[in-house]
Amino acid sequence: MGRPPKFTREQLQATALAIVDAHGLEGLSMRTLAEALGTGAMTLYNYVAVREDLDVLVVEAVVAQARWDIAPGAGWDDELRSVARGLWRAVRAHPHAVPLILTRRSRTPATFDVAEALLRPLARSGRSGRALLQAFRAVTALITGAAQGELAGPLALQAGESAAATIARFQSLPVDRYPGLVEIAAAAAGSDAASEFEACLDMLVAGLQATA
Amino acid sequence: MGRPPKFTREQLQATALAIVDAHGLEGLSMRTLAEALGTGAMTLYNYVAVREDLDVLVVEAVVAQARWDIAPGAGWDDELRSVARGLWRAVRAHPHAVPLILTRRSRTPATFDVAEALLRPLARSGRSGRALLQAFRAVTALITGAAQGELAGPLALQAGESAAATIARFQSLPVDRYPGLVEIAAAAAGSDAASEFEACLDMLVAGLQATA
DNA sequence: ACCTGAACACCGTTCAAGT
DNA sequence: ACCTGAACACCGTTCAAGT
Repeated sequence: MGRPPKFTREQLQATALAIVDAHGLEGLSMRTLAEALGTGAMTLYNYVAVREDLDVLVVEAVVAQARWDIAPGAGWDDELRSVARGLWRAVRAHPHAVPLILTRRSRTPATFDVAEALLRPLARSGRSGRALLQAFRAVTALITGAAQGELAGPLALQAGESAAATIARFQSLPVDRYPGLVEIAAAAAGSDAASEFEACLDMLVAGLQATA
Repeated sequence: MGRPPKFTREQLQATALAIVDAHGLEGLSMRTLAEALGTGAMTLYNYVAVREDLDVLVVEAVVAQARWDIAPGAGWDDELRSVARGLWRAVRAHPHAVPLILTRRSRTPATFDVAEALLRPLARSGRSGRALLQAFRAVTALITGAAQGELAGPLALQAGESAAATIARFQSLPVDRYPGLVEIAAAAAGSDAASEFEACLDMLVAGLQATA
């Protein structure tokens, strides 16, 4: 007979994210989430259809934490920067979850709200239709790609390797074959993810201004 | 006593990629790869240390297929576009593998070669040091982010849903709350991934020109 | 409507043994 | 040096039964 649900979706989201933050993506399973909630694995199937939905819960929890504020009278470019930064910061606060953000599609209001908040300044820049879609694609691609940042890509840190060791490894590549890689490896030593993201954002905004 | 290896790394790469292309990421396991090679699961541990290395094999197989050619006398911007397109096409040819490309770091010559090929035109644009690093981050973020394109993000296709159905679903969102999403959903109907990538690339190149 | 334990077909990996 | 089967601790999920 009609039983009230034992958990809310928010509880599941928060608990799943806590597990990922603490133990990484591999730490999250139907069984570990159930145990953290004090119940049996099968109970979760009253809330999700398949295991992959746990990943979506994590994405929603992260995106829902995105915060930004827009200075009154700010131009569309500063408004765009604010929202983009807010999303980037939320994602970056949960490094283990980043691969899921890149990879999982979610359809909660929180996700839609962030998307709409990015679209507003882009529309203010004079874009509509296809041009608006394309600018949106470029911005989201840059944010998610940059959030992955030094996590993936050729210049990524090896698991359990110090930044200095990674840079040293690249520095020891043959300079005649990989002059560019050797050079940016040196530059990476005095760099950090946040300032790199800002610079990337500036480049894209400059491109958006040039093609508006 | 000294036995010659049964397989080459290239064989493992090609077989792993074939499995992912045919059966998706979930189809790839130590056991399925071993079976496809006609051996037992434990044999693979002579070639890889852990399961995750299978993912790296797939990434390498995909990146190694990137091809481009550079018109003689081309400007740095066209050279950059050529390489970026070449990488994007290789990635796009293996949709199931895209999440791995976004997420796994590889250190084969093929990966380094592509990175260096992107760095060459960026260096020609007059950048060095930190500016070169930042431009490189922006370009790779955009390529990988855009490759994921309509696969993730709020406008992603639902699994097993037609493009028309996805667009219809977005069109039915409340217009007063999500005017931008409703608008780009309509634009997405007459769009395709390749032309969206070209447009994104153009925007970033414009930004690179403006800040060179 | 929602909860739950037993059971099944998988999975990565350790170990010990082979050539 | 490289190959391999048995065994172990996990995993997602089906099923049948409970309230």
